[in-house]
Amino acid sequence: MTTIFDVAKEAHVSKSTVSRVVNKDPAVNSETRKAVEAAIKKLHYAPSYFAKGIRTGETKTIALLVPEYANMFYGEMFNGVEDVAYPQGYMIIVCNTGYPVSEKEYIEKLLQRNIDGIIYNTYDVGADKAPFLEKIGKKMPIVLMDEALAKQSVLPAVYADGFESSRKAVHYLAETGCVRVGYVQNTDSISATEIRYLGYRKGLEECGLIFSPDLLYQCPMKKEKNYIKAGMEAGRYFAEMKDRPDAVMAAIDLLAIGCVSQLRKLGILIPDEISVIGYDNIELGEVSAPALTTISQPTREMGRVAAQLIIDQIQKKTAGKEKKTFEGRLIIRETTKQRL
Amino acid sequence: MTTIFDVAKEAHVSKSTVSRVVNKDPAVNSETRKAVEAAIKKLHYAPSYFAKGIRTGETKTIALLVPEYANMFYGEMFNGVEDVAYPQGYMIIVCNTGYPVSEKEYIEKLLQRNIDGIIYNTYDVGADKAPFLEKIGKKMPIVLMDEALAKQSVLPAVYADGFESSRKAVHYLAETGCVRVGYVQNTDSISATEIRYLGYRKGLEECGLIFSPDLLYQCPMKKEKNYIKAGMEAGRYFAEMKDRPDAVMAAIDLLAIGCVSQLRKLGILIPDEISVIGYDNIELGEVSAPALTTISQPTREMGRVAAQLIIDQIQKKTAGKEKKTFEGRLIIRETTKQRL
DNA sequence: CTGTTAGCGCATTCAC
DNA sequence: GTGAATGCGCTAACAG
Repeated sequence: MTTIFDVAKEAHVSKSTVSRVVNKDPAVNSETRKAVEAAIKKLHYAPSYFAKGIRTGETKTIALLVPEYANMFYGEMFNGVEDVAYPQGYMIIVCNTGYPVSEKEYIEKLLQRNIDGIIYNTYDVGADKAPFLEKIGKKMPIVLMDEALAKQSVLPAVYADGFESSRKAVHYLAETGCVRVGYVQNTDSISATEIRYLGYRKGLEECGLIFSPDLLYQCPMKKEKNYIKAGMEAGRYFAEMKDRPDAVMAAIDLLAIGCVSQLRKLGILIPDEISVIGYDNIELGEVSAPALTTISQPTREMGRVAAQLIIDQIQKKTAGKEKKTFEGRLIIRETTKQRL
Repeated sequence: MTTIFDVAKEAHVSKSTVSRVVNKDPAVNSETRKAVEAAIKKLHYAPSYFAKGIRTGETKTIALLVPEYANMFYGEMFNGVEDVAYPQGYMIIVCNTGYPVSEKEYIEKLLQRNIDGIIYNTYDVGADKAPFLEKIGKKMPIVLMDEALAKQSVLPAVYADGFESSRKAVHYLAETGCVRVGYVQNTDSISATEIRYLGYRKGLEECGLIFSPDLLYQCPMKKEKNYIKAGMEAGRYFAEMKDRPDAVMAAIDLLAIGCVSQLRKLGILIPDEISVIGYDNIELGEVSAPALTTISQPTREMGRVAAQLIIDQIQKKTAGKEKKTFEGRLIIRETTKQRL
């Protein structure tokens, strides 16, 4: 391995000068700089990651915590994070927060590794989560990407406003002439979807539409882990209702897709008899028949913004408190229509 | 920050002794060990990641290179890698090899970071890839997870045998009475699917089934990036053929699903008129109607094995040359049936 | 503008 | 079984 000392010898200068060149200190004679650069190239010198770290304290690494890997949503987010982190010299360690037991231990290990910052996603927003993260936030830059958590905390955050988006979707439904709007929710304490549901309730209220408990179908996700199948159960539920809704909103697209498929199987016309709106704008919704009306969030862009927020914190060492929210965009396709 | 020296002072011993305790050197009096451990706990001491690295040369980090993040397949693989890596103290840096331009640069950066090992996936298997990776392999443990690449290289590898699996699927089709078997392939140089295609050809040959170029539909993936839509095009192609196949195999499930959906839309009965087999066993195939017959590979398990292979290499410093292959498993569902 | 010096926190000899 | 000394490769004062 070639060290800074070898380069110094080769270029007939001191280690410090080499260090200055490597770190782009402008106060170096261009002659000497050239000589050093030549030596660096000749010897294929690259500064030792560790030795550098021991002095600067930086690993040039950001941890991205996600609750689930096998989910394209987080894949897209990852793309966004990398888009901005990699060009600035940061690499990403990905961590699974899906096992709540070990989450604190995981973060502990991250701290020991001198990670430069954490981008935090989760499904599990317990009451103790926010204080815990804020404590971590004192030691290390952190950006939250969960709406519910963000709203309980002063930490910087990036998220899509599921409340607003759902609220507006109800307004849209009301404008198209729907009056009884059902809701399909997955129960496994995914806070983001909880907030979407709240937005739906608010929308109902604002539009003067009634809500009754039977309009909410809660999928028993413990039992059925497959969202599409769960959605199909929901479809059956609404189809068999005595006083059927004329619209159904779902907390996520897969649920909506399952619901549509079951409803059609039972002979119910979509969107003529029941309008359906999903959430997330996954690819599948675009190609399923009829194409799903849904709410889209700019996942990749959100990843980008989160990464930049973290890097700003790292570099300015300011404890930013910014919260950036993104509005979901309603994408009207074939599962909704204007009623006459 | 608390250092080894603080602990030494607190426990009234020397730094060396603390180091020994931390590194579980058995040659330490149990009395002193207890004292040191107490001090460690009291002071919340954890060894400096950098200082340790500078001495041991290890980052306790494995890089997982994948060509695409937003793909559940790699998410599953990641789960497997983490399953075995994390308990042994390793964390994962994920890298995108999807931008071929920067791939070498990316690996270069990984080397500079003293990553302990690389698990390598790719879509792009050019002729120069194998030699390049073998050169890297001399400096750092590496495990290949690509069938085509593995077959050109002496490096250790873990992959599912797409050739064999496809070959066998053709046999199955032949046994159910199919004679004209079409194939849907995505063209964008994804080597794994190329090999699957070759297995199909071999199977055809072995079963005495004819092949003609019109039986192969190559999706123009440059134009249409959505696999399901691409599959729908394929469905249209086969439906409009004068001499329709009685079975179609697809290189990946999404293609197969699109194909089935289009075929049915055009009034063709699945599986009665045309049998369809996908590849990958994605969740969607299980719930789409009719449920897709497909080939499943143990992705997560493969991730586990790859991780263990890397760790073995790291720790024994042996340049393992093992290749572990997994057979795909044919999952017969509703898009194929016995013909009479 | 450049060289010298002094650690950063740890593992690893080598003595004792 | 334990301690003192050395150096890993680098950056950051401090001189000059």
